[in-house]
Amino acid sequence: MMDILLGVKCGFWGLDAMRVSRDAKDRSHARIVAAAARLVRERGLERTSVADVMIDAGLTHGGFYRHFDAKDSLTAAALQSAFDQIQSELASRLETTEPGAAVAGFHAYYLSEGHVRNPGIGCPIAALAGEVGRASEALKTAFGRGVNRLTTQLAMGMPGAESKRLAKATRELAMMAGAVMIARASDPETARAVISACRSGSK
Amino acid sequence: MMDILLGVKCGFWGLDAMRVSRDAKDRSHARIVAAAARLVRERGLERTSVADVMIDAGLTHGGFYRHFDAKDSLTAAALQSAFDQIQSELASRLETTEPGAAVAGFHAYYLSEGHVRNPGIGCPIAALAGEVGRASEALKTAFGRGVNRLTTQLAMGMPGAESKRLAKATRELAMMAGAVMIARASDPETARAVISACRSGSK
DNA sequence: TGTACATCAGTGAACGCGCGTTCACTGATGTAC
DNA sequence: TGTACATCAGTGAACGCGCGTTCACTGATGTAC
Repeated sequence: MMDILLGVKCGFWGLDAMRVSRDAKDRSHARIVAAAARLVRERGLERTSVADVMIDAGLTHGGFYRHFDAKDSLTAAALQSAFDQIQSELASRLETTEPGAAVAGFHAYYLSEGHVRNPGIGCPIAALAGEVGRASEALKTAFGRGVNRLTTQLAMGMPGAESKRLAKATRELAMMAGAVMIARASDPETARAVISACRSGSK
Repeated sequence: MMDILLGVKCGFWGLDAMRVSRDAKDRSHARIVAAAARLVRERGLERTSVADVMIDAGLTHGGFYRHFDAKDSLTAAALQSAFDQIQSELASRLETTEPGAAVAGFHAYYLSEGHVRNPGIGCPIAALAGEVGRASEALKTAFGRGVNRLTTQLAMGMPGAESKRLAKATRELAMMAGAVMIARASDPETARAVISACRSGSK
């Protein structure tokens, strides 16, 4: 355990490179993905460099290719991780309160100033849809899977017939993601107006 | 007139550089902005290079700085141009048919496969909101202005009280833009499902 | 109208920079005996 | 349990490339006379 920490932290201590245990590699891997999932949502896919991610994970850029064959693979993992995060955000609401309140709470979070201002811990759709639209098919597939899972989960907290619920959840998610993207891309006044209009929407 | 064309086309004819009339400069400027407005929506802000825009406009990259002081200024002009295009798209509908049909037609265009597949001539919100969210305040101001103008115009074609109409138009636009962004970022099957769900939305 | 000359739109080479990726190297790990 | 050695996670220098921007230059434009 102590060895692992020492191994992991060697970069911080100015020691020379050294091999590290399998546990430590797994921990490194998790830190790289977590750093990427946050940075990618904050800065975008192209402005997030491999070197920045590695530094954020407490490592140096050279070691990156012991974990991923290319930047695109990291991006796919980061996307998956980001979708997992927002899904568990909604899932925990659905587990602890009744469906209607859970969806309302998720809705309130999504269309909040906090979400608009903190993309790094927010929804990957609002943060990355634009860039993924110009990325590889592999990334689009991962993105589509995330969208489907999130929509399905959102539909679970809605009243009405099965098929109607899914369509309604899809429209709801499209509106929320669109609103947050527009708010982030606009001056503060417009941002507030858009979020406010969408938040109060009866739909 | 002939001189202007010759001046403009000198690049094509392999002639050396030469000065060009004021009209020709204005035409060059317009072609640069038009090229940027299209390329930026197709490839995104960062993947659109100054050199590519200039080549698309029939020029070489060196002359760019006779027209703009930096790439960001071109981006602002391209954004403005793209918003102008979609606004006149909606405006001409509002001029030729009754408001309800005009809005319905715009809605149908926005949530069409054609729009999803041709971002270069489509809505700048769906194409660029993500990247503008990480761009300069100047770009966000230009973007917010475009959003406000488009929303106002969309509200003009809607029934109901003034304030209600604006909020409803805002939600409508957010949903449509969100749907197109998600569709472009997803696998074809998910894309179709999202567009279909949003298109048939009663709202 | 004609002539001499300053202007400046456009060219193409060059710059500095950041990025993704590669590579030789290090030394603890973990295995074979 | 102890020892010798192959493995490989991580380091940091180096690579090639594309990009935004700069610059010396060219020659038609448009003006002053």
